[in-house]
Amino acid sequence: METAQKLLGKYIVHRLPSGELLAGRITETEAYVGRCDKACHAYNYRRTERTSILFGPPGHAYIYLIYGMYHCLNFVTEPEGEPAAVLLRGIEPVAGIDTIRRLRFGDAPMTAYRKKHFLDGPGKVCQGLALTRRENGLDLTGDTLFLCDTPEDAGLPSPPALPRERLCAGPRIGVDYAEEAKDFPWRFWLETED
DNA sequence: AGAACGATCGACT
DNA sequence: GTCGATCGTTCTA
Repeated sequence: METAQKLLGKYIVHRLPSGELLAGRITETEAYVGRCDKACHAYNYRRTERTSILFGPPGHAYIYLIYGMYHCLNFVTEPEGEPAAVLLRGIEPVAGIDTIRRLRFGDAPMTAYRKKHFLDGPGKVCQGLALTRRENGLDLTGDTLFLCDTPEDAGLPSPPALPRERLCAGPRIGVDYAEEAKDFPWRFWLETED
């Protein structure tokens, strides 16, 4: 939970095989905790081939296929044996925007709707950053997929001045099956003030 | 081997 | 607001 909030405003960077950097500023996250959270794939320490990465050391990417056609990116947050992760639900593009647009929409024209909902969902984040199960398990201290406090840390141009934002919290999306855990206010996002 | 389901998205009414 | 797409993961037998 704490990690989910601390990740807001940080930058996620994916270095493509070509060397190009795709980067975004994190604006929405969700926390999942195996020990007590029925919405977590590793609830009650359920260990399967898929969830094994959640039981490993923190600082690795957990990426899985959802609904047969999208991917979700998480960061493993707790020490070995304590499965927990933060799901990346939304980012704002920072670098590689043309490539991200192509990954999202191909050659289809940009529209106001597409601009407004560019990277505001977990499946969109992975599609835009070119992340699939092939990147599952990546060590975030490596140089392929990593986090930065500022774009400059990745050698990217400095960002424009940001507006005032407040941290918001609320229930998570798409976990209505999770009984009492469906109401846990473990979704966090940044919202522009006024 | 077979079946049920899902931490979603986009098109449509 | 509703609904279908699409397939890996997981569980049951």
